[in-house]
Amino acid sequence: MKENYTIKDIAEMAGVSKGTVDRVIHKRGKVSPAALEQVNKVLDKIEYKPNPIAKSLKNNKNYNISILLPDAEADPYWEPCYEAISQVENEFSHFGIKIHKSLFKPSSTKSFKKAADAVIDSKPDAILMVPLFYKEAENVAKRCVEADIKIATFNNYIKDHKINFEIGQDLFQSGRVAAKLFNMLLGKSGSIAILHIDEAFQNASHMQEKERGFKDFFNLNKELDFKIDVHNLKKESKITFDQTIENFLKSIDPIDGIFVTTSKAYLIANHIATYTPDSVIIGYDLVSENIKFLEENKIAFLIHQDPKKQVYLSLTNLIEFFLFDKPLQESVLLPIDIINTENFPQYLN
Amino acid sequence: MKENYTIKDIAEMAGVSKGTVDRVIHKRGKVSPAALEQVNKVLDKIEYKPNPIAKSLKNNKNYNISILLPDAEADPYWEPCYEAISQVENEFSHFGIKIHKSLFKPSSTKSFKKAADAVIDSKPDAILMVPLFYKEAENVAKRCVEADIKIATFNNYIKDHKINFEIGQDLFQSGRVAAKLFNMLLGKSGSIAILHIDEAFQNASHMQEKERGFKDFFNLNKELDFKIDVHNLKKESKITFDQTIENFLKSIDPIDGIFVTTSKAYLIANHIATYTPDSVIIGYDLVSENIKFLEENKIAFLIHQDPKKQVYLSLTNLIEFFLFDKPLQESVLLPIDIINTENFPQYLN
DNA sequence: AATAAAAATGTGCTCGAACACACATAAATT
DNA sequence: AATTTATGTGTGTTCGAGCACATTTTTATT
Repeated sequence: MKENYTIKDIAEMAGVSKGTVDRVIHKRGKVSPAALEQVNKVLDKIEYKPNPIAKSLKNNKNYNISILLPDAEADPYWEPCYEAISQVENEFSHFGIKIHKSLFKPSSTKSFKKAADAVIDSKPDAILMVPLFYKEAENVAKRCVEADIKIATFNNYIKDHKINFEIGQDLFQSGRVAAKLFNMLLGKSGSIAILHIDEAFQNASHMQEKERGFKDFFNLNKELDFKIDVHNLKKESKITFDQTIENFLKSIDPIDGIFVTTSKAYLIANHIATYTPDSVIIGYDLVSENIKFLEENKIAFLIHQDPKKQVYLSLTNLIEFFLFDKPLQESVLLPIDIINTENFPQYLN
Repeated sequence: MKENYTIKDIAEMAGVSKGTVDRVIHKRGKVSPAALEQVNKVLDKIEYKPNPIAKSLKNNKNYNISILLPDAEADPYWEPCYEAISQVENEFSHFGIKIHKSLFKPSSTKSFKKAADAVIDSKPDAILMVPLFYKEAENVAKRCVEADIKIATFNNYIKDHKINFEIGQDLFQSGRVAAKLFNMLLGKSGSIAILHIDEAFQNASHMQEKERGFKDFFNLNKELDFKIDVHNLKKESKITFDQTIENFLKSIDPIDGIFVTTSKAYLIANHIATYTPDSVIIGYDLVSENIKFLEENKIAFLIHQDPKKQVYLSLTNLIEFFLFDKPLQESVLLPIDIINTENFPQYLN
């Protein structure tokens, strides 16, 4: 009951040759009813699972995985993803895994489309992408299915049943996490500004979900009395982004808390001392500027979305599927890590 | 430069047979200087790494891994470890991996010794243990080396260079994490009690490290003014443990914060409303009673030590070492997860 | 130079799954 | 009854590493 049986074992038990057993298992036909029954009788008893290592060796195929992700030059948020890619390359290159990185500009739909076209044309075995642009990403998913390419997403979601593997965070819930932290730091009442700071609003759905979760927390806790304002900050023409931020801070009354729904909390923290020094800031992501202000106690907490882990898990899931038939997990939600000055280093590896 | 070469490829390039190449690679001798040079010349050029899958198939060995850990009946903290074990068993049984669980009573050195003896006698390929008892664990490590058994530890550390793989948390730093959280919740001054609650003090070194880190934080931040008291609470004879706790709470003045260094924060939370209702409690571990009080806002934060992940990573590291020659990582530090009401569910998988 | 001993080198099998191909047996056709 | 066609069934090879064993070549000894 516990042993690992081989095809040869089954053949002996059923009194047939391994060829026949193989035909039964793979339903290739050309088996007499009598032999079929013999083999099935044995298979029912022992629960056979083929040796994944032997299977993989016989297969002896090279697998190409392409990753479609934003250029970290444009946004350092993506930097850790590159590390994960190198790591996986080192670990699995001798298993015949080849990984190809394809970058696009996070502010340009056109750039995404162009990169996607090239990647699909190269016909890899799988594509892992950041579906920043909903419609275009959906189109990529569709074409992947047609071309028999496995398709995986990370960081963002598209509600598409064609996706073979998706990983990310529960953004609604992460908004609630931030809300709870404010609640603990500020007590039963106060004023909080939700800031959607994004140079071109690619992260619109991301930010909305976080806002919804954030408000949900305060709506459901009736004993709390918080005034919550929402502000969209994007780059205005003629002035720098930093100037835009400063103008905004100048324009508002001092507030108790600032919730930045993107990785741009450092832009606020940079000017907080001048305009509203007692505001508690909670933001997202362990980019170096954020960590700097966290250490200076100008940012209270950061929420970590762990893009590196997202890429690492996506790739290893795909690889183990290819090499060892391990089933794809379909949908994975990562924990919502709360970061302060004392625990950030352990999350950076 | 990028291809995966086989022994056969090298043999052809060097103008010798694969047998000779094999002897060179494994330094088995019986190779003429001329042939040696030919083969080495090729090896220098191409950077050969044997196909791990083929190697594993040839090997075709069953590996036995034994795990020596406390009985979860005595302490539910260990429950998640069992899940990790089942998970790994399911994932790797068809790779010829057999896992054997051996339980001991966390309060009894004798029980540990007895279980360890039996496990070593069964001569597994590796032992993963919780080294709760320092001296005895050191002895186990020594005997493992003698018997050529790989030895790994989790949850606790023994400063022993014989350990092949160890995983855990930076306990000193986790004390600092807790300190920082109190600092944020209580402001610049207050009174905090450090409670070491443990039925039999097996976790002495654990608790001390956390206390050291906690105090370190307040010592290094001179602008903070906190009064910190330390209390050891263990079961007294004739009365229940719960009664001991209650007596303690009765005996002290109301305080601002309570830092419980073990997983027993729920024992305090249970009586907090009666004796010191405004105290902020921070404790460790996502055991169900703790989560219950977290949800009731009687525990402010929990620090997660993720025993499940510790076991999972220990086992997969050992397995990939056995199957695919992946080097053992030696020492792994897990992140110090901060848990509140909103993010605990994601950590429970 | 002939033979024994030693050293070097190549061949062939194994691990387990998968599949091509050859062979055997039964059924259908002339 | 003889021959074609269909249907089963078993054998043998491949994947790459690793090692036992057989074979060849070189060196030492009489």
